[in-house]
Amino acid sequence: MATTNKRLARKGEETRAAILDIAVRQSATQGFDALTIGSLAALTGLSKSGLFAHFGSKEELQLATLDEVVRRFTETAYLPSLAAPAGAQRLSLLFVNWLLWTERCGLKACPMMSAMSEFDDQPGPMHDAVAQQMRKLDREVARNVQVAIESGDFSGAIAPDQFAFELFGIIAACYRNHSLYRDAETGNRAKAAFQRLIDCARSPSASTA
Amino acid sequence: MATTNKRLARKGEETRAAILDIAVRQSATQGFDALTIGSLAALTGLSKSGLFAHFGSKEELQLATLDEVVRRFTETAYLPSLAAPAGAQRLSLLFVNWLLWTERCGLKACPMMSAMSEFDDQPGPMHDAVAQQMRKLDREVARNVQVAIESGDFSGAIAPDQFAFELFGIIAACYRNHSLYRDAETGNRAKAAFQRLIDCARSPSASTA
DNA sequence: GAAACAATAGCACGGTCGTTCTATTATTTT
DNA sequence: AAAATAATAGAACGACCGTGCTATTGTTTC
Repeated sequence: MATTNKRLARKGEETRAAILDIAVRQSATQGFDALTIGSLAALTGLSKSGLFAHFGSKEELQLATLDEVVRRFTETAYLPSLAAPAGAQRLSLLFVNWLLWTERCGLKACPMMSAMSEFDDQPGPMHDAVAQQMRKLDREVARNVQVAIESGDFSGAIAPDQFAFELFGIIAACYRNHSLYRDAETGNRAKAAFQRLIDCARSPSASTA
Repeated sequence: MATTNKRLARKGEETRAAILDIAVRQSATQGFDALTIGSLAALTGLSKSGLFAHFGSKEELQLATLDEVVRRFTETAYLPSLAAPAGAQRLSLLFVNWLLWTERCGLKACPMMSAMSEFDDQPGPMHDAVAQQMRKLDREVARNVQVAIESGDFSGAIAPDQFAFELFGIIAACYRNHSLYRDAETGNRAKAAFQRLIDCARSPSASTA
């Protein structure tokens, strides 16, 4: 059916992908509000209207960029973690992948963190999309904690939801130290915090006396 | 010297304070980039140029707003924590004050968190100011951990800097859950996480085997 | 009350924003 | 190759942006 190669993708899908690639990179450091039609057009070499036609509105552009971010996170961090058996081992693998995924994707910051802080207090489709994705990840964490408890690896002293809450805290602190302080020790601090979390989850007695 | 009352403040300082009050409120939910001259002028009832004259540039307006945010945090969270003796007790008090200060100030979100995520990857005066303030707070935390270790309350299993790192993580996770999920359990999760942090800091053995 | 000054308003500027409309090209299909 | 269609460009719009300039008003000082 095709002349040179068998790609079904029409030409436009290629440029759309190219746009989103730049948009993802841009969103990481500048935020989603900085995804302006004009600047992206300049960066891609397209005209404003040419770029605009691919999305129909700025909000659709932001949603598409978020989708692409999630796709890359899934590909780079989540799916590889499935190599480990569900439970404590998978949690550890997911944690290190989560810490490293932006670097592996060639990003200088985490677009999901940008999206969160930009839309957490702004009702609308972007807020809902971000919240939904973060919840999905939280549930995945909690599910594995549950498995670890049932298998006896964890004692249940830390509830699954509490574990997910604290795990996110470690990641958030890590990105702050990295971006705001340019602290070289950041990775080690995150690992130490995670180790402490795991240790407390294992030992039968952990919290309030 | 004065006619009716002895305030030294010229009239302009009152309006400047009124502007900053609205600016702080605005920055909490909309971010510092949303502190536009036009919108603030509309909210205060001033003209654009009238408002502009108080600051001279948007960046100065942002810096002034950040100053005011820090002033309120200091007044609402930091200074009250000095009521407790330095060390573990002051840390606990600082923690709860830190959790509650935005609510006590009538804010619906934390402007410092907004500032952090907006400027962490954006070099300039705002980045530096935010980083400096956060570091100051981190150091204050670490200093109290050090005191707790020296007094025997803490075992030293968690280094002062590590403690500060993790404490910030708890706060960050807390604001996320509150703003993004509207989770009613958020406060309890934060308290549980802090309790676990304190427990680990007390017990002589905590981390890696 | 007059003079000096601080505080604010009004207006205009160039620039960018998101978006729409209408051409004009590329690409795909026949 | 011709016809059909997808992809892109160009120009224009109203709105808002930050920022200067020049009045004008209000407040403080003498």
